[in-house]
Amino acid sequence: MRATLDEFKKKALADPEVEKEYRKLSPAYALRKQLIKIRKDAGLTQAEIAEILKTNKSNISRLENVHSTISPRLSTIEKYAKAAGYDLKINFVPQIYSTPE
Amino acid sequence: MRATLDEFKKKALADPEVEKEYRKLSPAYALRKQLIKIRKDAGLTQAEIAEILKTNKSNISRLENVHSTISPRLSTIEKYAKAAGYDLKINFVPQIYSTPE
DNA sequence: TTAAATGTTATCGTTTTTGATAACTTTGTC
DNA sequence: GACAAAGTTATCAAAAACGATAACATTTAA
Repeated sequence: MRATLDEFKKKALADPEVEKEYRKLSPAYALRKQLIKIRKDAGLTQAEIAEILKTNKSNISRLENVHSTISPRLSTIEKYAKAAGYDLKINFVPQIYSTPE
Repeated sequence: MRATLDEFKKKALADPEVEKEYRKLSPAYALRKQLIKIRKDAGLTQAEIAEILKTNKSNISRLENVHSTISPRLSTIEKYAKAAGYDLKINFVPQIYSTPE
């Protein structure tokens, strides 16, 4: 059962469309979407926020990009948020029950 | 004015007591306090949560410790939270106006 | 007050993020 | 379509986090 389900999942994710939808569910994806949102709300381009942060636009792209595999430092997110005029608020909420995967 | 104020701040922070109080205001400090709280609420010791995360208690101490200068990865915080039975929620709130420093 | 449990600190090797640069792709406007 | 602006990708070196181990300090309970 387990083996078969894992197998199914693996095959399903091989489909780019399925993979794309699946990725949207991850917390990392949600964060990147938020990053992009606050930057745009601040009326900034990647190049502009990069300049405020004294770094390069390519690094901003890497930070925001969905396909990025990095898990940024908290300080990186914090600085980025500040540059866009936001503060970071972190909360811990008790886990929701769910059927295992 | 600026120079004098900076000077005053520097001297004040030289006092361990003042420095201690000042540190409490930082976001990093707040995070560490939250980490400790959710671990204790879960009834875990540093050694126990370390085992769940397949790492060592010394690393957990470094993560939680007030004097720690590290800015952890988001994934590190996420894993730690999960081990304690919590999910991470990140929010961006518009900055509050305040008198400069 | 002693012993055990819990937490801290220091160090070092490994892994990962970050900065910088350059070339490339996509999007929007004329 | 042509051009510029905006965003992406690849690569490399530097900086920082992380894992592991060991010794030390603090707290708790008997």
